[in-house]
Amino acid sequence: MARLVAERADILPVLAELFREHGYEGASLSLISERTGLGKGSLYHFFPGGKEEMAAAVLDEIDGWFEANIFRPLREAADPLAAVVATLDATDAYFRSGRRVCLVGAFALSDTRDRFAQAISGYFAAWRDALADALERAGRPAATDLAEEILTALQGGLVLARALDELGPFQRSVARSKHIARTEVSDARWSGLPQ
Amino acid sequence: MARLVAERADILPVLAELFREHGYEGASLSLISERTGLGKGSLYHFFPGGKEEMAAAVLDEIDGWFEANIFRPLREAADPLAAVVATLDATDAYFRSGRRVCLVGAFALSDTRDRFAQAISGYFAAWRDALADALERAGRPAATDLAEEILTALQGGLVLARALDELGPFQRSVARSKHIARTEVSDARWSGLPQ
DNA sequence: GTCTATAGAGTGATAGAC
DNA sequence: GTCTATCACTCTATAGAC
Repeated sequence: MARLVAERADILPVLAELFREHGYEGASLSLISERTGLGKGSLYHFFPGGKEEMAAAVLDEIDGWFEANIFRPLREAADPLAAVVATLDATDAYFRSGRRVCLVGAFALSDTRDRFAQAISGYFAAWRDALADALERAGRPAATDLAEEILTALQGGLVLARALDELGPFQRSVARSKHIARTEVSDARWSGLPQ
Repeated sequence: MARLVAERADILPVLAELFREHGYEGASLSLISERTGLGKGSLYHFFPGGKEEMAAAVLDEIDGWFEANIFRPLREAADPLAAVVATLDATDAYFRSGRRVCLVGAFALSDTRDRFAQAISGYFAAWRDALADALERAGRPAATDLAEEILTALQGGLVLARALDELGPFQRSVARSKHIARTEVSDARWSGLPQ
């Protein structure tokens, strides 16, 4: 046999789902071996750095997906407001309306944060900045605060959806985010917030 | 030796901090033994159910603290709006302005969620309902949605604060929550949100 | 002696590295 | 698949308060 396909890129989605379901520590090599159908030897061939390199590769792939499907559209869209709404729909689909957790957010709350600190902060900073760029071009004041509020709502929605085992909190966060993006803020909503 | 004080209640805060810092899987018994200064014999004397019972006891203590310092004040305050603001300040202090993660939220995102599902969902449901009760008595429409938005903002703020390694996102979530609670909503902010 | 709090060697299972 | 380290956990032994 041998040479039965298998590229690094083929197993990354499986690894991502494993880390999402079981966390970094909970995704054991034997589980990974079983679910990828690859022996430990093959895994160490693809990822000489072991589990840490697997997780780093997964974070990198996630960042690549968001860059292509969320961040760049936000930065480059001719109609920035439409792009915000469209990428919120894409985000909703990506997280399966709250059934799927955000691996980067979960890593941020665990003790694996320090290990992947740069990838984690880079992901959220890029998302926030791309959102702020689109909102700014749409003429929204305090665009960075708005972007942060949207990210906060999405991540908090994922936490509550998992915690309460109902999709509502995340779905309402997505809807609220669209509303925030579309609304011309006239009251003192943003005054007095600490910087 | 022996008989050197030590009660279950004395080591719960240490256990809580360990689970917060290292997660459920990352907090090994040897680490727990080292940080509590207790041998395995003592630990299993206090917690015959082992690590799972330790985590359950920690979740229970957290729930007790929030019941006494957050949920009950929200339900029983004569001035419900002042109670919302006061408990938001207490929440800010509890999470040390974003330096400390929410153990319940972190558990909700990890694969330990299923093990402690009831404690996790109970905690968030109680918080949401107590907040909604206060907001309702303060005359706010859609009080449950408002309560959910506040919880979402707080949890999302903790995620972003940890991810970006800056306190701003959580602090702004607290400030935004106060503003949400205080504002008489006149626009169609809540219309069209999925239930 | 009984009970409670303690310590820690020793158990099998399983982890990640290679 | 083999390796060693470490995991959660068990068990025996102890000291002191009653």
